[in-house]
Amino acid sequence: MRFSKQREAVYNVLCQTTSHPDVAWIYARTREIIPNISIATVYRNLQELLSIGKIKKLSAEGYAERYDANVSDHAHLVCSCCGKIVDIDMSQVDVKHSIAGVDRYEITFYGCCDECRNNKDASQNKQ
Amino acid sequence: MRFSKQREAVYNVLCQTTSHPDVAWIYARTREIIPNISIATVYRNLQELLSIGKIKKLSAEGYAERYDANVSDHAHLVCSCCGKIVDIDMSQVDVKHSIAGVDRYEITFYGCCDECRNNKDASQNKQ
DNA sequence: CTCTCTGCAAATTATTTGCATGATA
DNA sequence: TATCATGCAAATAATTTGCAGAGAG
Repeated sequence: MRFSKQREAVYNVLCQTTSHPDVAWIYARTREIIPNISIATVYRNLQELLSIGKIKKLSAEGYAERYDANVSDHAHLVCSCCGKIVDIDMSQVDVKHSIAGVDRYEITFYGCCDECRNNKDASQNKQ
Repeated sequence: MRFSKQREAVYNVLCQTTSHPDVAWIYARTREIIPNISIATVYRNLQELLSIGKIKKLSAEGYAERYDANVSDHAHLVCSCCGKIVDIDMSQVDVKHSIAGVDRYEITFYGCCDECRNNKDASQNKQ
């Protein structure tokens, strides 16, 4: 694989966020760096980066496919209040199983993120 | 919501399989029952059934959205050999976590299903 | 110089919607 | 008979592909 500034731009954009963005967002941000980059190039480079393991793709039930430059082992919390996807360190999670043939797993939590819970508490205290 | 044979057919098709099919498959099978059913009706009924909780939608990284009539709490194993998605009973899984605000989680295992592992063993024994 | 990568536009594929008609309660 | 659901076709969204030319090594 050859070096191309387009591929680097796509990768850097993804590295600079923890928001697990979708293709449209990545495309918009990358255009700020390379104004004439094409959406096809963004798709192609995301596939490339995925195939060499530099990024991950993630599917959260009911949301569009999103991408993540954090390839370390971690879980996600999908916030049902604000829709955000928050990284969860595996030190907070303990999974045991007795299933043969498994080499890895993905775990996604659904609930309310810290931020939203804090906002709720704040508004309750006012009353 | 009213009774319609189209909705019943979509639901029955999904109940009669554990293969977590995608919309195209569900549509094809439903046409065997109601030959002139439209794909739009299939989509609309899947949404309906989803919203009343009679079915689940599942996203496995890199695969199209699939549907499942098994709404009980269970996990999935995505087989990296044959692509099949196999149900895993939660009695085989133990998850502990210290994350606030969580009300449920989805866990997906990746690896090789029983069937594929058996086939591998069989072909090794031959040699 | 060679071969990969790009931009563009067109082609696919997936999903949703508008609307007149048909079916259910 | 009052709605709700359907089929059809067209609209929209998401993703992929073909191809001629540009860029990397």
